[in-house]
Amino acid sequence: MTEHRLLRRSTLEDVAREAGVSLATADRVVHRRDGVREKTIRRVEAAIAKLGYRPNAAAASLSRNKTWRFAFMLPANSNAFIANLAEQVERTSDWLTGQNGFIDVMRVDVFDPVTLAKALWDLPAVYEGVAVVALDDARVRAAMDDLVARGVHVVTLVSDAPGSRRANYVGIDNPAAGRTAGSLMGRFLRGQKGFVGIITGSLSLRDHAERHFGFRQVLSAEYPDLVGLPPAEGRDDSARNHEIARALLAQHPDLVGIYNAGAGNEGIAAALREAGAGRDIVWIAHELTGDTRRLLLEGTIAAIINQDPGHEARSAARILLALCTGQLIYPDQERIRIEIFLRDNLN
Amino acid sequence: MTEHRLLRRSTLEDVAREAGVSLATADRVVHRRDGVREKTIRRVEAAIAKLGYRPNAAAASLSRNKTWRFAFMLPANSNAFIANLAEQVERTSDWLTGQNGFIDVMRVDVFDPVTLAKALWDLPAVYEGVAVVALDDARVRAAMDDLVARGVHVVTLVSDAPGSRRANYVGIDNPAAGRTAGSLMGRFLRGQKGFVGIITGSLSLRDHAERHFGFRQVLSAEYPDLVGLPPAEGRDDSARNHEIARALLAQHPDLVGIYNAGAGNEGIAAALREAGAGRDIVWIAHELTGDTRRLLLEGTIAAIINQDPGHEARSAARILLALCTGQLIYPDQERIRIEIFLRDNLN
DNA sequence: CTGTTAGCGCTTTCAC
DNA sequence: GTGAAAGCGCTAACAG
Repeated sequence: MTEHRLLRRSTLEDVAREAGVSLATADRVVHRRDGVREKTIRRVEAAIAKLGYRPNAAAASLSRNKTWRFAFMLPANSNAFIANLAEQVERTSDWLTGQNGFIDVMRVDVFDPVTLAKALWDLPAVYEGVAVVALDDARVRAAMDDLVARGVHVVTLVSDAPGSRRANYVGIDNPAAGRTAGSLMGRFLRGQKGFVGIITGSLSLRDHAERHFGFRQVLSAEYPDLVGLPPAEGRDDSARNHEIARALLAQHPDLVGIYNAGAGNEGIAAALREAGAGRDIVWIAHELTGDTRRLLLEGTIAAIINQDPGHEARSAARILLALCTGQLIYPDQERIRIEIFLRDNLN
Repeated sequence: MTEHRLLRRSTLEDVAREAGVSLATADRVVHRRDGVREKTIRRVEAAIAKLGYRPNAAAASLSRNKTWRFAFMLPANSNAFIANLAEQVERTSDWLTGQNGFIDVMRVDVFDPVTLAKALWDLPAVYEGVAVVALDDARVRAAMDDLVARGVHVVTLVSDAPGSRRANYVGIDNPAAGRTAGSLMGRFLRGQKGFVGIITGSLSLRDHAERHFGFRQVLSAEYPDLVGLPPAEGRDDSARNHEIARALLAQHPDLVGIYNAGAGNEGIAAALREAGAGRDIVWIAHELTGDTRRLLLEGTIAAIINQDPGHEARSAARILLALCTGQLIYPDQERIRIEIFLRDNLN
């Protein structure tokens, strides 16, 4: 019925006494440092097992009295999602302070591989960890690999560079996000025939390209009555997207859906407003922001696919810290979900 | 471009020196303990502000050298969701150990108010916190309030008792979850007319009743072509749900959807199998488990509304710990999301 | 290869 | 009202 636990945790001192060695030797074994006889190691390990010893993280952190410095490289050109992300990094920074960690935020033009690679090369040597909104480019990968070679822990954030030596990717599975959008589109347009407009920021951005791929895959495989139009590139810009959406509506009287894999949703909203209530379009967008939230509540957007920037920021910081201190990483806790928001489950 | 931060955090010792008082007095001010002259308080507070002092949580935890004991009261009759929850509490317990916290798990028949109230009354006085899968009943609320009066921190988990004095509810907004299911049902059945079967475990369970309420609300307000049938109570039991679903299918040739607000989905799957491929039913269920995951991948279940038991367990533990130590709670991080899973965004 | 020891920042007890 | 000092569990520098 009830399962009880020990009350006093055994300490390293207990382990040392049990094994008949000193504190320092016990510590060496715990940290797998060498310079300990095989036989002694076994004695200590037996004591650890017997006493169920678990290190006291607070004490370790206190005595180490080391601070960690992390650089977060975020895109300079800020849309609403990036602004949210930056704010969440700021909050995470507050939390990290309590763990002796410090975050410096840098804003870089991540869309230019040369600039981004240079920023990585030029990174002051004071950082033990870097979280970067990456770009999947050979020069960028090389710069990241160089940091790793210098002993800096690197994680990619939101956008990955799979061929690199980064320790972790903190972000969603973008092909799956596209498929999710495709399935919602297909379901919501059940029984209808027509064209679906597809807008991306740029197909040279890995995440946008992957979303487009996943979306189209589901549409063509499972909803043959819905035809995905060739993707338009709006550079995440509202004005461009306004033009694109206006043209889609004008050129395709039988347009039944729009999927925007990128940002710049206000322009699409404007085009739909101009088209009037006569056009009943199922619109699926990404990222919950002030604008998209309002459009979702109004019923203009049918569903939003979201990644939680708060979770991403905290996760990146936790992982960097764990990499530095050798703590365990809990993959479950760090997996970034593909969230679906309808009007009804907004927070 | 780059924003830098201080490297050495100022300590309480720095604050004391700056204010011209002793460590002990500075500590008294930080913790708002009395026995300090008003003027001294102001001096110390000025020093804190000037130095940007933030307490070092690790040092505090170490010096306090106190362990916390929490009781988690989980339902005795275990369905797959509760089994997941129990497993996640176990994992959380591992993590808590590192924070000097210990969890005792108790399995109680939470469906019987008298038993649950008695279990709360009889709780040994060793616990400084309790997380309980509650039941919204006067006796249970009274027992919880009594614990609170004795200085025990109480949070409700998964199922709330709003009238009580519990500090927090860790779980989803169930009316909103029901509305979410209703909107998905309406969207997925766009353009169709017919009946929708509704199954709950029991309408006397607050969460099930609330989900039913939200679901029906959306259906009747926005999808008048879909008529929700009176709710059947299957007690979260597969065999009963099998009967219920079989009867629904037999009695309503124009049944187009099924919403199960509770557990016991295998029975529904069996009834649908028997009915054969001729019946195309949109089925929406709750909680991602081995069974429902498989049914979702197969296409039998159209969507799953989920609450993350891992998040719930960790959140309950973090909140209890924060209540005990006076640390800040970050509401954003603790909000339990109403998650929507389609085949495409599974994990 | 192993042991001794100072000290991390804070809490708490006791003394004045 | 205020201060001095011991000590939490661990790490790291140094000694042997």
